[in-house]
Amino acid sequence: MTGLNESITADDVARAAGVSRWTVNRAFKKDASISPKTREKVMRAAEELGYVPDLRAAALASDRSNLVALLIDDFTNPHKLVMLERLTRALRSRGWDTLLVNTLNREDTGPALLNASQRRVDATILIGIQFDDSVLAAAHSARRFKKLIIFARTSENPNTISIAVDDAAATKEIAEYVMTRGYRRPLYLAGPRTVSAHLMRKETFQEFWQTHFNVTPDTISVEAYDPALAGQTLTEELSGREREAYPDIIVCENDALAIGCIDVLRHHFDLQVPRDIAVIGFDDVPQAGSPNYRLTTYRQPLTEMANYLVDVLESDETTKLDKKFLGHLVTRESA
Amino acid sequence: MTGLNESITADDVARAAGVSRWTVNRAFKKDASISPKTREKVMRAAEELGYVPDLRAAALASDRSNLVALLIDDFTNPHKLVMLERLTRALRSRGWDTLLVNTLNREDTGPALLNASQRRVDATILIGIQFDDSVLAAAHSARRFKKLIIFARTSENPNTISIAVDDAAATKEIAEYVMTRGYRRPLYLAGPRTVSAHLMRKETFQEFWQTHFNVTPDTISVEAYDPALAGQTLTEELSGREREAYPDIIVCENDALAIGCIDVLRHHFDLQVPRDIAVIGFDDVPQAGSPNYRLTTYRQPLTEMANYLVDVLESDETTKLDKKFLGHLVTRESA
DNA sequence: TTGTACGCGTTATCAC
DNA sequence: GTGATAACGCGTACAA
Repeated sequence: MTGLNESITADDVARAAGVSRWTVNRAFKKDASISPKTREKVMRAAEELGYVPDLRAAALASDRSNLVALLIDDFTNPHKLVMLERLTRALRSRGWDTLLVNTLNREDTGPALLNASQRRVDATILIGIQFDDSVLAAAHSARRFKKLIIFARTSENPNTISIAVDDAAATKEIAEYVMTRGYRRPLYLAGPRTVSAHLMRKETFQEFWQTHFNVTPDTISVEAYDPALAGQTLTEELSGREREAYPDIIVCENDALAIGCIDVLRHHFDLQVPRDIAVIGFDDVPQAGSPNYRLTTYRQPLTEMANYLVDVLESDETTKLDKKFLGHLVTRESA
Repeated sequence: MTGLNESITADDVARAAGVSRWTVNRAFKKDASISPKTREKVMRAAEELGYVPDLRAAALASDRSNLVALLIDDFTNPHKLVMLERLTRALRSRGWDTLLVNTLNREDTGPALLNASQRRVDATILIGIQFDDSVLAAAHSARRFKKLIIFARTSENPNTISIAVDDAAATKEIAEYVMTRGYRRPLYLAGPRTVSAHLMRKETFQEFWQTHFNVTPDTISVEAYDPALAGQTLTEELSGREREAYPDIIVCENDALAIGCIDVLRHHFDLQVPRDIAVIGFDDVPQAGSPNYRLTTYRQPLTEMANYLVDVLESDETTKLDKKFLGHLVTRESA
């Protein structure tokens, strides 16, 4: 019923408009040298025939696809939806298309990267991937990528471009706040060890606390950035303590964990936030602002970061493009 | 530093392996007629050179891209993240790639469709798009799509393939439940009128109630599937009522709305759910199961639906492919 | 089983 | 400003 336009090509339009095929192509290029009159004529013919340039062929011929691959593995964190929105918006409004690749599981990262390279994308963006350095190394030894961008995570790998918030500065701001507000028995709740390690948030917080109070705060880690799991982990931790040994604040590596904490604090321990125990997060997910959580958290300048990412894509440089951004603390009632 | 593999092509591999280029291609095709020995030889050479077939060229030559466009406009609803995950998982595990297109705003739907068609995708999937029928009609009159699939929404448009839950059956099940549990003063909270109209959930519920109790339940609609907005709208509605005129249950078109309702019921009106007012949703988003909401809601068989979608892609049929699925009610404590 | 024209719809580049 | 030639890397059909 709807068969693809029976392949209307530039040739057809050329014939209809009485010009050459190359003129048709020029009409569709922004800065081409072509007389307004001819262009007008061509465009009218194209319109009538329903012709639109074929981007596959264009990519093949020019070796530039205006396409980037976006690799994601963790769909449980609602923050990912926000990142997807910001990224695709920035990309698309500046003429870039996005190939979304769901990295099905740990073993699939390699194949996923390969997949992207087979589509000959202009860049591959890793967002929250549980990337081994070994995977990255493999990807690079095959020299299969024009640009490999790690978004919202710093990376020490010299072959990648990392666009992220300044975690150290952010964590210090959070620690400063915790200290200033008079909290003295923080519990740091980190994410999965392998991922968390890249963030250095936990380490920064511990260092800060050590410096100022000469004690290392308690720290536990959750196996995934999942609210339910965070709640469970926290429950186990607190169940083993006397009431007096409870922390006065739980500093979470991100909002997903923080929200899970608040839920169990209220509904399992029957405690109030922040009266009994305060909670602080990271990301400022949409939920954080709801009347239910009113979470104090740190907001990354995602839009700015996404726009910078497009700058990177459009840049000819391929190195020294790493950039760290400063966000800001959003103070609400949870801490 | 990372220049794309200097364009290793099948020719290079052919030369290295001492065979013709076409033999190289065969080696990479699943069911090709080629001797195991030759294939082995070819693959080894390919491995060494770091060759992988170029999917752009393959698509151009075969007119089959194994690529689908996924158009989304509403990123505020957390359910979208779940849908994205299920869809990309089903697609990718069966060899399909996904082009994610963020329909930036109402006016951008047309350009977004065009964009997809320029990439010559094998199908375009609309998920929660505020599609005008006029837009669809336009898209089709240009006959630019092989397959146009509406996912998780029914559509009357004969040129599209709709894969959705059976809203009427689902809503009846919900209404049945509401009635059986003894609720008698339901308030129906619908989404934006234009989108909501496609769902027919509101209408179905009203009809059911009319049939059984001879009264039409109150109904209000929210301008977007946004929890905050839902809360605001509900607040306005209830503020204009006497306490005795409050509904005993709020039936929501989806979980995003339901969650917004629970939040204001608790934190603005200081009411308890379900004791004072019960709430029921639709979708079963991850949050719905949290200790905080314990939302009674309706779960669509998303995985099954996503798999069927891939069946559709792989089918030669192009019509009569619509399918409605049955989900089930997940009863928790909110109603 | 393996090899050969030819075509897919563009872009780059040069000639006019 | 406009037309023409040669890639781009692979698939299809058919021949060997």
